[in-house]
Amino acid sequence: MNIERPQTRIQKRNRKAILDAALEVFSAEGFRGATLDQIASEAGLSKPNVLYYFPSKDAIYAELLSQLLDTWLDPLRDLNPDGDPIEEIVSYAMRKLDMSREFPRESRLFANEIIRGAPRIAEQITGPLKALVDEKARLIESWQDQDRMAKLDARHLIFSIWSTTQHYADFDVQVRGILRPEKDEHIDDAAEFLTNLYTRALSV
Amino acid sequence: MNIERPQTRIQKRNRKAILDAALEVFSAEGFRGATLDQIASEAGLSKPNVLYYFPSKDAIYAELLSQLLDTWLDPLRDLNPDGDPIEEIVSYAMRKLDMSREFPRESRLFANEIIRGAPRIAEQITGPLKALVDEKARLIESWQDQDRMAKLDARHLIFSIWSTTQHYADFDVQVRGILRPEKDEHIDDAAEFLTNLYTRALSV
DNA sequence: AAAATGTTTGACCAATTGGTCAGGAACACG
DNA sequence: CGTGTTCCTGACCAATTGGTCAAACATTTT
Repeated sequence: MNIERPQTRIQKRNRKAILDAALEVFSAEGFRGATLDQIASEAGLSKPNVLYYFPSKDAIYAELLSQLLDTWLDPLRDLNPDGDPIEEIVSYAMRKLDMSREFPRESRLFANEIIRGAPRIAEQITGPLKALVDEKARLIESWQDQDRMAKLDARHLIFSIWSTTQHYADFDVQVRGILRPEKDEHIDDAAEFLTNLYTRALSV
Repeated sequence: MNIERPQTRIQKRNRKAILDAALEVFSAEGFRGATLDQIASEAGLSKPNVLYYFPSKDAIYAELLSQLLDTWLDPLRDLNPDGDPIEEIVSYAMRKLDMSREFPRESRLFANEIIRGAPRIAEQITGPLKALVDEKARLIESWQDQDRMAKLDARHLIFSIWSTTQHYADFDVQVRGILRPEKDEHIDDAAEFLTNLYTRALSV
C-alpha cells in the first residue's frame, strides 16, 4: 500500500507557488490577518484550487513554520568549537544579519508567531531550540574558562545577536524611516557596527 | 458651542476599561486578529456598549497607538548631554529594559504595528521619531568627537539598544522557553549582560 | 483513442465579525 | 419627583471568510 505517490510536476509547481504566496501574505498580515483569497490571488490560483493542494489555511501555515525553523537555526549549529571564539561569534552574527537581508519574510513570519505566544511551535522551543542553545552556551562558557573571550552571559549574548540582527528584517520600516537609505547600504553599516560591538565587547 | 463636554465618571471608567482590554487583546492577537467581542468581554461590557464609547475598532486601536508613541520615547529624550556618555547610554538601555519588563503589552503592540509595515504611524516615524533619533545621534557623535566614548555608529547603537531590550518583551515566550526562569530573574541577568556589553564596547 | 487519473472552478454554505438601531434602564439635576 | 440626558442591550444586518462539492476540463497511461 503505497500512500505517498510521487508529486507530479504540476503539484510541485503549484505547491511551491502557494507556499511562496503564503509566506508573503502571512509574514505581512499575520496568521489571522491573512486570507485564503489573498494567498490564492498572490499564487495566481483560485481559492478552491489552493484548498485542493492543502487541506486548510492552518495546514499551509504549519508547513511553512516547520520548514522554517530548521534553516533558521543552521547558522548557530555552525558555531565551530575549533575556531577562534570572537571570530566565530562575530561571523555567526554576520550570517544572521545576512539572513535578515535575504529572508526578511521568513524572519517576520517567525517574529509574528513568537509575539503571539508561539502557539504552534512551543514544543520546538523548549525542545530542540533550547537544546541547541544550551549546547552552544556551554561551548561559549568553555571558551571563557580558557580566557579566550570576555565573560559575558552566553545565553543573553545569543539573544542579543538574534535581536540585533533580526531587527533589520522585522523593524525594516522603522529602520528605513529613520536612516532613509537609497537601497540596502544601511545593512553594510549594521554589519560594521555589529562587528565592532561584539569584537570590542568580547575581547579579553 | 461647547463641543467637548467633560467626561462623566462612568465614561472615564469605561473608556479606561476598554482601552486596557484592547491593549491586552491587540497586543496578543494583532489588529486583525483581535475582535470587538474579545475586547468587549475582556472589558466586561457588551459589544454595542463598546461601540457607544468608541466609533469603531479602528478608533480604539488608533487611540492606543497615539498614546503609546510618546511615552515609548521618553527614555531616549532623557539622554542627558551633561552626563557621562557611557553611563548615560547604559542607563538608557536600563530604562528601556525596565519598560520591557513593566509594559510588555505596549511593546508587543508596537512591534506588531511595525512588523506589519507601520501603516498607521508611518508619518510619526519619518517625522518626530527620526528627528529625535537624529538629535540624539548628534549628541553621541559629539561625545565621540571628544573621545569620551568609542566611535561606533550612533544610529545603529540606538537600534541595538531598542532591539536587545524589547526582545525580552516581544520574544518573551522564546526567552522563557530557553531559560526556564521561575519568575523574572532572567531580566536581572539581562540587565547585567547589557551593562557589561555596552560598557565594554563603548569604553575608549 | 479510451480509460483513468489529476486539476480547476463556479456556486454555494455556515460561521464570524464590524457595525447599526430602536428602545429601555439608570442617572443627574432642578 | 419629573424630566432631560446618559448609558446599555437584544435583535439585526451586510460583508467577509474558511471551506465544500459536483461537475467540467487536462493530462497521462494503457
